[in-house]
Amino acid sequence: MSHEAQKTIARQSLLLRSLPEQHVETLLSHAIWRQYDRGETIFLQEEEAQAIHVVLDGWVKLFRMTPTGSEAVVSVFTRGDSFGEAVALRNVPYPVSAEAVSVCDVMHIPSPILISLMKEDPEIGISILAATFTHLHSLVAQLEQLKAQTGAQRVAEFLLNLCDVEDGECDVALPYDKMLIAGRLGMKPESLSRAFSRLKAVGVKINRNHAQISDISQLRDYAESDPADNWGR
Amino acid sequence: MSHEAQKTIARQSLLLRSLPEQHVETLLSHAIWRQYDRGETIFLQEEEAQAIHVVLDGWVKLFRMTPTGSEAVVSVFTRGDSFGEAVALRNVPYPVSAEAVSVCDVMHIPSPILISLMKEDPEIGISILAATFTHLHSLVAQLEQLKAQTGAQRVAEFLLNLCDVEDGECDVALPYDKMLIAGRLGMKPESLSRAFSRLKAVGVKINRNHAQISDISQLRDYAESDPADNWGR
DNA sequence: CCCGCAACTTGACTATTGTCATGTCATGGG
DNA sequence: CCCATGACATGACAATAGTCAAGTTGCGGG
Repeated sequence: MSHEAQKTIARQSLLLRSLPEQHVETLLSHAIWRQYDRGETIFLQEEEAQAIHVVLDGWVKLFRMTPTGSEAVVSVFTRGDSFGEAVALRNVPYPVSAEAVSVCDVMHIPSPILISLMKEDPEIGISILAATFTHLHSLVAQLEQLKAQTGAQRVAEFLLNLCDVEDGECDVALPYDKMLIAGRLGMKPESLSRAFSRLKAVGVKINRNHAQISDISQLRDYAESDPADNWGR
Repeated sequence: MSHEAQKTIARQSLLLRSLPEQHVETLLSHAIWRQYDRGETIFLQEEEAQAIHVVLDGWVKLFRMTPTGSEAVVSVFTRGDSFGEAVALRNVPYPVSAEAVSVCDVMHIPSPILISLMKEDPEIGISILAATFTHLHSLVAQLEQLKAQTGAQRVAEFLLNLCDVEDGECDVALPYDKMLIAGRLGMKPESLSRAFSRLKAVGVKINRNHAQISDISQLRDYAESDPADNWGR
């Protein structure tokens, strides 16, 4: 992925999308750009937060180590998502660890840069704040709407988000373990399996960690249709 | 409810809870305090936003009028919730109308006051922003956890939030239509009915819009228990 | 006072999902 | 090369919650 394409993604992130051009440039010019390998650690629990992170490509998971030694995944982020804002703005230690699940590009905005920019021009704070409240309310709405969709539909949307193209057919690699996907979509691995089998009917073939979509429009129709309409299957 | 008690609630709201004392005082001294009757309009769709609203007591609903003339409830807010932040910070017209569902106390913080305070001291923006991101992530976590609770458990938590006391027995009035409660808890009215019948087993009696809880601790235990543990009912 | 409407309850049925158990398959260690 | 392990698929079953339909109740208008 080109640096320019990465910048485009970065501009769409919650943090930057409402900022005036000149400030976006300032932040981008101070940002640190890094690629991580699969499994590489981005930061560890208890480390002091010094930056806000924006995922440009690939997948990142936040997790905690449980007393028994197994890990509990807190959340999974992907292209365009930012994380660590609250912690960075407050200069406190991370409550979780972050690791690259796939190869991924992450942009780090040093928090001192953002904070000094905000102190210099309070408008920045106001516009980020307004964008955040909007995001917060849309999130609530989305999550309420999630209950109106079946598991298979959520999986369909997940697949659509993985595709870059708008139409026709598309092959995508599932970026990580199906168990992790299931967690992200709020279902058990078994239910994910069943959701995949259902999607066969709308032209989706799953082979290992690879999905083949024969017709994106058809899949989109399915994802957005009223569950009731699909009952007469 | 005394004015002092109202101030305590206001201080706990998302907007104020992270602010330094002096700024909270400034905002509180400029705030407008009003009581609304059941059914009274707080603001109308298309009106220009001039304040951020904090519910101190009672219930407020946001809704849109559909083309057919019926109303679609967007969300319901209660004690400690604030709304209209994004709209007020951007000075754009309201996309929804707000109405008091029960008698309620609402504090209005004029947005020009907050904005000028933020311009004067950018730290304010930073601390509100940090609090907002924290809230945003906890919301996501909460909503994911919702899927781990049955409808009856969500209703139990809803009732517990209505009680002021910590222990023993308690009578509360249901603040509004059961249809509205069902919407707020993400279930159909029928499911709410059935959830209420289940709660009979843990000492809850429903009569009209009035709930009688015989033992709050028992209800809390039920709400927080693992659904699997209640299967052997 | 009665009627009708709307909210609410209840019952029957169905779809979805979680749980448990089992089976398959690929991978890596011995 | 074989087998143990873990990821994944699948079937059987149970529980939850949505849908549809039919009743019940309370309230306001006529």
